[in-house]
Amino acid sequence: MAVNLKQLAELLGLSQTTVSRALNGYPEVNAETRQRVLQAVRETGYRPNRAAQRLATGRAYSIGMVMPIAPGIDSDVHFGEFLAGLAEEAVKHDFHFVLNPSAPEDEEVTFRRLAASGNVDALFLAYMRANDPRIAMLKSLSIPFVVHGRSIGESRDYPFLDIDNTSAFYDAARLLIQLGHQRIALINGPEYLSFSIRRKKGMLRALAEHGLTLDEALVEHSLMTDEHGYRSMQRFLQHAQPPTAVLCSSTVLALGAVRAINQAGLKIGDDISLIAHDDVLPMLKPENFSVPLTTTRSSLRAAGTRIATRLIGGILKRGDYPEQELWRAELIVRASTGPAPQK
Amino acid sequence: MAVNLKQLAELLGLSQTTVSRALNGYPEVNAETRQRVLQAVRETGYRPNRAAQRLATGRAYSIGMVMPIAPGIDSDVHFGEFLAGLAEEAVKHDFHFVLNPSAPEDEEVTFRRLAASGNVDALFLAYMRANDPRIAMLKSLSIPFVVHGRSIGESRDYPFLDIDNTSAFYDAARLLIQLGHQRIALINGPEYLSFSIRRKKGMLRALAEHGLTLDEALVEHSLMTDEHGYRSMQRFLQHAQPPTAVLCSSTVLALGAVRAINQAGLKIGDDISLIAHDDVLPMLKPENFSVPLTTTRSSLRAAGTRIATRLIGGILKRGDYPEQELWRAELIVRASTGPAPQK
DNA sequence: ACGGATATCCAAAGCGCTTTGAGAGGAATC
DNA sequence: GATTCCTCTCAAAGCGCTTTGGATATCCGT
Repeated sequence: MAVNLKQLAELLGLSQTTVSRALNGYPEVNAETRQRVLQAVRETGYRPNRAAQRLATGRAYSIGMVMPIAPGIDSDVHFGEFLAGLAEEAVKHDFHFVLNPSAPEDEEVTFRRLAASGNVDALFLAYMRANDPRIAMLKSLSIPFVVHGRSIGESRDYPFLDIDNTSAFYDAARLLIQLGHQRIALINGPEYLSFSIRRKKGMLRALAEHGLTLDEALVEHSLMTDEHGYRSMQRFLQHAQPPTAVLCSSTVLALGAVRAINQAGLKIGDDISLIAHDDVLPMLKPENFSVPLTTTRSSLRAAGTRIATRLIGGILKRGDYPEQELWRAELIVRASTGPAPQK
Repeated sequence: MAVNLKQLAELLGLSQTTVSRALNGYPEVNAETRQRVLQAVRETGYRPNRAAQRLATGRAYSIGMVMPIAPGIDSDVHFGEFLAGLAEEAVKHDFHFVLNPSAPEDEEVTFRRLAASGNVDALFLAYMRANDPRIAMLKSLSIPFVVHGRSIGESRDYPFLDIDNTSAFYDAARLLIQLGHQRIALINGPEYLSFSIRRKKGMLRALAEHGLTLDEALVEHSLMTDEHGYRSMQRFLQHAQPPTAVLCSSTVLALGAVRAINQAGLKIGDDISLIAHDDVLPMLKPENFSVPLTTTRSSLRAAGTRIATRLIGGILKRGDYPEQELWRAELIVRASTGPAPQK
């Protein structure tokens, strides 16, 4: 049923060499011949055999992933969403995954083994921390990689895709301040992750510019679950001087926070304002909250897709992608933000 | 650095054929010779080139997975845990994954494409529903597969690994009845999934055997999140005749349920008893609850590992695994169950 | 002592692709 | 008209493994 190169070449009355070159975009083949080849491919449904390509080129056509088995990571909604984006793109190019579950303490060994195995052409790294040692390690491994996120305090010369977390939360905080809010709380992700650090930093900068400070009693760091959002918000509301506005690092956290606010009988956007970061999880849309949420938006799935594109493009030496990308999150105002209540 | 078969054969003064046979367990090789070969492998660190094996054997050495992109599935804690088990085993045998994200409506096409691509040797299927049409489809595709879970109402002649959900919840309910409980509630997983159906059935059977019935107002079906556990429990407690015991389909649900119970000022194991199904999620151990939970236990990760083993064993034609396995969950009694309160 | 098993091993032919090194033909140069 | 230079194409050599179809040597009974 399935034709191979040889048959295709015979069919066309050309040599395998020429057909192969035509397909792989080499210059030394007549434009007209190339068209004939492409036409024949369409008609026969020819698909090159990946195993043969792997063997001939020495490329693995697959990307490696160390899947962290640690609380609050693999189990995370956000992980699935990102992975979906990554896989969606990979499958288009017929790339495989090598998923390598690993406890944090074994990660280095796992990475080394993966790189040495020859089973992957590139690696991907996420959940960046400040001074993340994995970056230096990967550099020393001489295998291409792309980082999702950025470290802090490390040299900047490594390929990454990150969103501008600092600006996102700077913008969000500034909006709240402009609306007259003075006591603003923060429900953030885990303290050691770099995105959390940057978001807090952005918020601090906005406050400082207006002569305000952040009350550490109004800051919570945790896994980004509904549960934690709920508890954190409850704690804030029990404070002697509760905040009039909150920033949440995820719509999942916001879900819990909203619940606590409602339970306390407060009105969102009125008694208390809320801005959440929106990773565009299809199952949790900020516009569908009973009071639609003001958000800083950046699609996690799109980031996955983009990283796959860059990784694969790099391997195939197609296209030319920037080594470092910093996506700006959009600040989208909906009904959950309003002027600070007058006392 | 890395040696190949040819070099290894030269080193040993044997032919490639013999070395290959020695490694792949063929009978026509002297036991002593085989030992020499294995020794040399150990010394040189020889690893067969997978790409070459793929090409020579026509096997893909990889397993395909359709990753559902639907609310409450991929995003689930349980998914990550299962996948970790699967991947852990796969990586040992140097197997790859082809992850294929797909919306439910495109699943059939995705499966067909995957099977036809020759990129996978076997498929894996989960999230079974009653009368699940995917089973008949996969059978028609003539590619090996293993189902995690079982359908209901379908013919039984397909390979699966499931836990005995009916018995698990039968046992749990019976224990509660023996403790004097008469009004028992159920916080279950999504209504359309077969494990939910079976768990409910098991519970019903135990009740019926003791002349009891299930009040449908005491049954909730939902995604297995903390949030839903909380809400469901709250609803039950507001009932005119609240239950004296609850069954939860997951420790994640139980987390929320416990919160609601505490909030209502009730004592677990005293005012109200609780039994949860425990998938052995490392981040959420029933023994660490403030009142340790009585559970029906069966490790999800172990199931993933086992399915990978069967899948890979089947592909390599090694070992002989049962086509159908039904694991019995253990009923482990801890402090969350006690005699029904006397009124 | 001889034909025929039996036990071990080997040479060589693929698997389906990429890529090197060269050749054929025509256009451009002198 | 001879020489050089492109442009386009091809034959053939791998990539590293598995597997077919012998070959060789050993051992058996008769």
